[in-house]
Amino acid sequence: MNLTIRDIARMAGVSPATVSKIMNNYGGISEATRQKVYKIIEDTKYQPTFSAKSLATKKSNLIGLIYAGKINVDFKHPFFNEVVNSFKKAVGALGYDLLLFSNEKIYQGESKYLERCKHFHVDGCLIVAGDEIEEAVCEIAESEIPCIGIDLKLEGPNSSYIMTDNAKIGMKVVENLYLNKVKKVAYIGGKQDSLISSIRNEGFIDAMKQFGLPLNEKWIHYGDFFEESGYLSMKKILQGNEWPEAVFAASDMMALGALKAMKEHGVRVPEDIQLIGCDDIESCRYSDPPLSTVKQDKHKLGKLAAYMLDDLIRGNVEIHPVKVDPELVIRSSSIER
Amino acid sequence: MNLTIRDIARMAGVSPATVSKIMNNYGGISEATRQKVYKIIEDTKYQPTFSAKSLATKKSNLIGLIYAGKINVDFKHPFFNEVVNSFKKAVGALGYDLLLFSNEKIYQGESKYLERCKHFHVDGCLIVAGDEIEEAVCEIAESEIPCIGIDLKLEGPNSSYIMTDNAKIGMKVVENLYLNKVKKVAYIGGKQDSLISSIRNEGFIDAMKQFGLPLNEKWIHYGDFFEESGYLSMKKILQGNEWPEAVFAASDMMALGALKAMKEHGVRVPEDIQLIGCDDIESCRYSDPPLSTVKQDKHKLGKLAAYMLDDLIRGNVEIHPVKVDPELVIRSSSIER
DNA sequence: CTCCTTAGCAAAACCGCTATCGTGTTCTCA
DNA sequence: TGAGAACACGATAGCGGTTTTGCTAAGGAG
Repeated sequence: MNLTIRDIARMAGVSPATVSKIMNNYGGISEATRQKVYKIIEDTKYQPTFSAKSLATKKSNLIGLIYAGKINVDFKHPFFNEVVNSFKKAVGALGYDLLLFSNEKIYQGESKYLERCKHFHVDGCLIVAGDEIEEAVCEIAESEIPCIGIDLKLEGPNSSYIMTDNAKIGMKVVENLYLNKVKKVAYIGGKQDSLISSIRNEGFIDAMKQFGLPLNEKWIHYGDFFEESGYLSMKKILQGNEWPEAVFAASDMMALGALKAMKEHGVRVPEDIQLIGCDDIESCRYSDPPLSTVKQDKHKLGKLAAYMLDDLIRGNVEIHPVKVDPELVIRSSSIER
Repeated sequence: MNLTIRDIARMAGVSPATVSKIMNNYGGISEATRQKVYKIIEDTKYQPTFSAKSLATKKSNLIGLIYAGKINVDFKHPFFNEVVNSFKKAVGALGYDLLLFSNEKIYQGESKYLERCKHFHVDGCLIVAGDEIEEAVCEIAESEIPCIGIDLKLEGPNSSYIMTDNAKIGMKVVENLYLNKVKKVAYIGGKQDSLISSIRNEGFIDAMKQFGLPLNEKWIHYGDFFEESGYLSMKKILQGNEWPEAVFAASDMMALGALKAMKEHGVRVPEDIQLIGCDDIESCRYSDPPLSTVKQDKHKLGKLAAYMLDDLIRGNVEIHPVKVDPELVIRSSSIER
């Protein structure tokens, strides 16, 4: 069996309370006994038992990780993965481990996130969401448990959120195209009912208006962020009697689908039509030609989320929602004059 | 504050012990009181506190997830991600949650995995590894804690492992090429010092020998599984005075790199040279042409790992290492006559 | 009708750690 | 020199479960 605090205390000839105080840097301990006990702790590599400590303190140094929404947002998602990865690193450096809630049982109505957070005494939660969020997620945001949401508006007494400034994305793209003298631009957006994509849609429309560029209805289509929908939208655009000079898709997946359609039609990219995607997922670099895109700074998003959550947990700061600037990445599917 | 088992007991007019027995299906309880208590549990949505239960039972229903190896094997890895995702689902259905150990050095010293496993009372561990494994990983495999390794030979009293039958991969490819009358095949393998890639390398060599195909030294190169190395290897191959009819790369990333080199040389794929990769990562489908590859059944790997680990935890089965068959997926970068 | 078995439950110790509070020792200073 | 303050540390009562032990009453056998 493992050593307990009592064993350490006995070895050092002090009380368990003293050992506890030393391990938690409480003070009120003489330097001499401190040294003595510390040596034993190091020699024996003693580590306090998590569950006992957690039971006594009601803290856990654990952060719950929730992939919410009914869509398949999990380990396979190229964008959220990178964000969570960066979050994991940052939060690890702060001394937390991550608890991954399996969302299997939840759909069978068995266990709510909030209950399980309390059950585990998690110190805080990171909530990653694709589309609509379930009731169970609201429940936890409204509780006292500190939460940070990524790509969803999470509001509550101890909650906040962070996302890319999606409204700026359209402007970045349109501005770049405008500077390169292209004015006829088509748009493939995401579902209107999703928060992120509706913000992107508006951003694009606004930017076009701001530069006084024409909004041709035949060139505006809405998909579902996945490849197939981009492919189908592009088909329709190409069937029209006039082609745009450039296409901007609100997700890289859709852009990749559009690219496929263009190739089937013998369209040369970027000579005949330029193409710009959004998100900067891995596959952008392997397409032919490599896809220009608007990059979301996933690393920064994750790290910021970590620090914000830590502040929330420590309770020493009032946290406001944060928006991170997107960045245009020009590869070969668009032209930089 | 949350309800405790004592609160439930008081409400039901029984002792805490009785409530505990009912919650854990112990028997020795009359149907009448059972019903009575159960109703209260349901009404109040009572959930026992994890840390208290864990402290008393020394169990946790938690599975530790360790991304080992010094290379960047984490959320960003396209192959392991899918495996872990499938694992997560299967294990969630079995009632476990996942504890993600951050591999940062969080506690003052370098914290060992084993210590932390004990600290959290994890029931078992899934260890995912890229290349070399650290000492700390061996330590935990040699302990009593049940462990399943993926893509690494994990041996110990309560440990086992699972991986694709990498030795068969070469045979699948060479056989297919042979049936399509291509005999001159080049190979881009992985590092010799990595377990997985050395198995793949041998498998390829053996298969070539078995079909009596020539092994041209100029057509055999070794990279590091990443894109750049595939690109460079292919360059060398194309600089030779004779070209192969097909190239087989031991990872999709390298195949994608090779594809880039071929395009730069104006090589038509698959008309001039066929190309086959390995792993079936997402990007295969978006390359031009889409990449033929040898698919690892990531879903099966993850699910099997979950069931094996569960068996190991329950202690009712002796678990032997498992190898999962790879499967050839023909897309457009190779020809099926 | 008595004795013994057994089912059904309560009491209490315990898991390992923290936190409050009290006691004994030393230090300070009038 | 003695009183009070400051300091170091120990004793102990939880935290919220589980589990062993043992008591009580009902049921069955003789």
